[in-house]
Amino acid sequence: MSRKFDDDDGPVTFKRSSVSKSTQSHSEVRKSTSHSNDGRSYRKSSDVPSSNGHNSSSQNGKLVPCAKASAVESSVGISKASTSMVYVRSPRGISKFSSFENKKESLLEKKIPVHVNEENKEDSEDEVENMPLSVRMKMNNINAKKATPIVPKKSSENSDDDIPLSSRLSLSKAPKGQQYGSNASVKQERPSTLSVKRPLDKSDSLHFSGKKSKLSDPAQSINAKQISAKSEPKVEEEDDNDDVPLSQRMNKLPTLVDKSSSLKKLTNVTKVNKGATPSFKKKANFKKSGNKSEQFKSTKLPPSSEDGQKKWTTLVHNGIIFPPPYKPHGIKILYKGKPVTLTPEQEEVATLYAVMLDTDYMQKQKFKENFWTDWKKMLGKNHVIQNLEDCDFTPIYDWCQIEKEKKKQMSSKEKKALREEKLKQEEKYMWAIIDGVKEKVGNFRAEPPALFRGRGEHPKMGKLKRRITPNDVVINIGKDAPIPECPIPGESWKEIRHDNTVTWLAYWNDPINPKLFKYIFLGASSSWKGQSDREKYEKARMLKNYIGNIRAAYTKDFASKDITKQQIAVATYFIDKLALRAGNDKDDDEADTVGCCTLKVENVTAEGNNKLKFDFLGKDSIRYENTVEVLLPVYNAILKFQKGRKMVLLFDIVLLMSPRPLTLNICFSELSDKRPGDQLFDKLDTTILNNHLKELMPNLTAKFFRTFNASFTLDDMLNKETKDGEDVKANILVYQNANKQVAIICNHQRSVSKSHSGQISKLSEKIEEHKALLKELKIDLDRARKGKPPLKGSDGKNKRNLSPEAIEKKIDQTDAKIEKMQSDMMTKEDLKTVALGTSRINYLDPRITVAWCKRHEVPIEKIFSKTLLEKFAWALDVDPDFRF
DNA sequence: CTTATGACTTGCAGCAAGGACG
DNA sequence: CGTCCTTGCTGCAAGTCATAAG
Repeated sequence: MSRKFDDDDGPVTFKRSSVSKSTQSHSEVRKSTSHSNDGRSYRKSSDVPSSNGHNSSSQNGKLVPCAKASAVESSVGISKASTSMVYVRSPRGISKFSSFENKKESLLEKKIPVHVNEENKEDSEDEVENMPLSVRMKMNNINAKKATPIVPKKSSENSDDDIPLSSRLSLSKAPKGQQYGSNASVKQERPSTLSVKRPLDKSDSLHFSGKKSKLSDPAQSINAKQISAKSEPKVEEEDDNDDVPLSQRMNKLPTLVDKSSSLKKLTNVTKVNKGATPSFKKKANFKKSGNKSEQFKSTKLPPSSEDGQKKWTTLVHNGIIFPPPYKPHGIKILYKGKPVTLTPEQEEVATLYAVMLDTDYMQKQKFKENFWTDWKKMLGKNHVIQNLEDCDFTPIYDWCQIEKEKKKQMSSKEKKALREEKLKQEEKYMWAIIDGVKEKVGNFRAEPPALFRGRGEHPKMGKLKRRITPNDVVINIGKDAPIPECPIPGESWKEIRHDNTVTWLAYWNDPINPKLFKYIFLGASSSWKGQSDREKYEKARMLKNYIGNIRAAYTKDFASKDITKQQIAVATYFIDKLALRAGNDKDDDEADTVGCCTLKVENVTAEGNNKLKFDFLGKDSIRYENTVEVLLPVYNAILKFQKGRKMVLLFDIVLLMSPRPLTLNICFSELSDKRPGDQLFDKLDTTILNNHLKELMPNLTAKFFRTFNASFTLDDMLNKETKDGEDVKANILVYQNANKQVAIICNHQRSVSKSHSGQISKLSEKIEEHKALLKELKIDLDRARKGKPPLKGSDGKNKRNLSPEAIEKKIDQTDAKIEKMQSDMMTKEDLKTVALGTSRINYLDPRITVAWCKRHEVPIEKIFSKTLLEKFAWALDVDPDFRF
């Protein structure tokens, strides 16, 4: 398990030679990706390019001293001053809503003192920064003024260092300008459909109300085919929603005046929609300038207006749908070999268990135990059934299988009819109207009863997750909207709320863990989600400008005498280099998994030569296994942290003293070595860590390192490895490979499919066949050249007499086939444990992909599926020159 | 502070629909 | 034109992080 770790550069990746799920030990059946062919994955650790190297060192020196120094030294007490400095330089931190102003806007703002910018920069200046020089120059010419103030400032910070001039120049060479549509004209309809569907901005919604149908229709009809029944038509039907008075919608304008959130929206709007009205822009600007004064607390502006956090003005939806009541089947289970009659309720739960008979959960004692506990309650004390072991659920299991089979056997017509029926029932739940804009609802179904399928060794696995009823459900909806009709007669919603500071449409408490909520949100294609997605990536991009200093800061702290600082430094290093998650503390009633801050001493092993071996269960109990070489100070620090000296509490005396009840805690404690199970970073938790990160960059938290590393790596790899003039296929391969590296960095795994090994052997069999054929062909060729007829085929039949040329051609074809099959097999094996999807959905800035596609004429549809395109609608119009 | 809540993102599994293949 | 696979999508579990409450 080699890995490389170049210290300064990018995230370390590793070979996942023995990837495995935690569960593997218990459930060898299933996913243990590990056992079969371990040692030799095709993946090479070395093919990982070190990614984000460039930004690091050069910039260190440049950082404005105050920020950096202060950050470094600051520990809580001192930090105030320093913090303020940081903020001064980058007020943006304050605002979560900074991001989307468009360039013009920021230009207008000249009046605003420089420091305001950081915020505005993001999209405007920031983007500028990342653009090729040529482009930037153009822009400068156009608006000399704006550029000037902005650029200088930024560059002083760092950005310039990030990207070597040379590379910028080279970039600038690339002729751009192709619009997206032009490359992909064929597909154009898709994007357009999408964009039509959901205007991100309010301005649009305004039109909408009036006569949107008119506007959009013509365009649509052109591509009508592809426009599925879903989006467009509906919009129109629901025009009636426009009954939201225009005036109300207009309200937004005024509200702008108030605060943050509205600003956010606006700015976004303008950016997304170039056609935004001037008035909007002005207001936004106005706003902004107000903002600066708030620097420090923008997030907690006094709720001067009711809408400090306002997310919507009008919200209309139809609530959620519930699964149909249980239909008893009457199949009896056997208890000690004898059939037992169960009540419908008992039977329902028995059935939930029966259908899991062929899962790994059956190997888990905890699962059975928890199930039994819950089921026993339903059976009652004196039931014939007294223990689970003597129950035989196979009759129900078999019945279910048969039912499944029946369903499968239905003709496609029947299936279709069934589907349509379902659709019709659900149709009304699928949409919500937010401020006049129709948006898809994400999940509008109440979760059906089930046995809880916790991952890893979850202490609650197997417990009955009882049926959710309307009485469990809280609805959030606009004050003026009709309250959704409760779909179950005789019942009613638990509560109706009108909270416009949140985006959920409904929730209920999770029956398994009542303090958790299950929310109904809008779908991923909604503008709410799109907007926050965009903000996420902008923040990650901003990290690029700070990363050098952050690295310098933690490097300096590796040797700090202040243990807390030292731990923060090392933890940050891990998060940066290994893309570890933050690692919040967990309750005892959850699976025992860890992240960076919660690593236990036994999760990291020093192996000599500055090598550390990480081995722990992370999110979803996915195992993280990686050995990396680290800097000596880090190595030493880990040795020290492992040894520990943690405080052990011996006594705790509490004195209550009168006059004023004063509580005094006197602790008697001693130092002792850490033991397995103890925290490696005993002085840390995610709050401390994130607070520290915020001193280094406004609003920075641990998870952004993952986003940053992932997107940076993709951008970097794509631009290094894409060759000009390659065909689409080759380009896609490049993309896949980059995607794969990201997935490896993030440790995104999947279980090996059951049929994997079978498929591989089938493939290799085929390859052998073709090889044999090849041999034969070669002989034939030889003979043909000598004028002899071909030998009989392996099947004994005579073959046609072919010309040498024809045979040669055949040989070439066969060769190609073999090659393709071999490479297919390689990739298949290679990717068998790697999940590419997660990073594509959550970590890779879609603008990188879109821009790359435009530059290399790869149809975006080859990379993003339909839903992904919808989700990333906000990114589709990105400039081809976009770099992360 | 520290803990509890609340809201929202991330992540894997499983299934169903669609596509490749014989 | 059925079977075998793959792929995309959905479901819901499990994280992160901000903030309220104690």
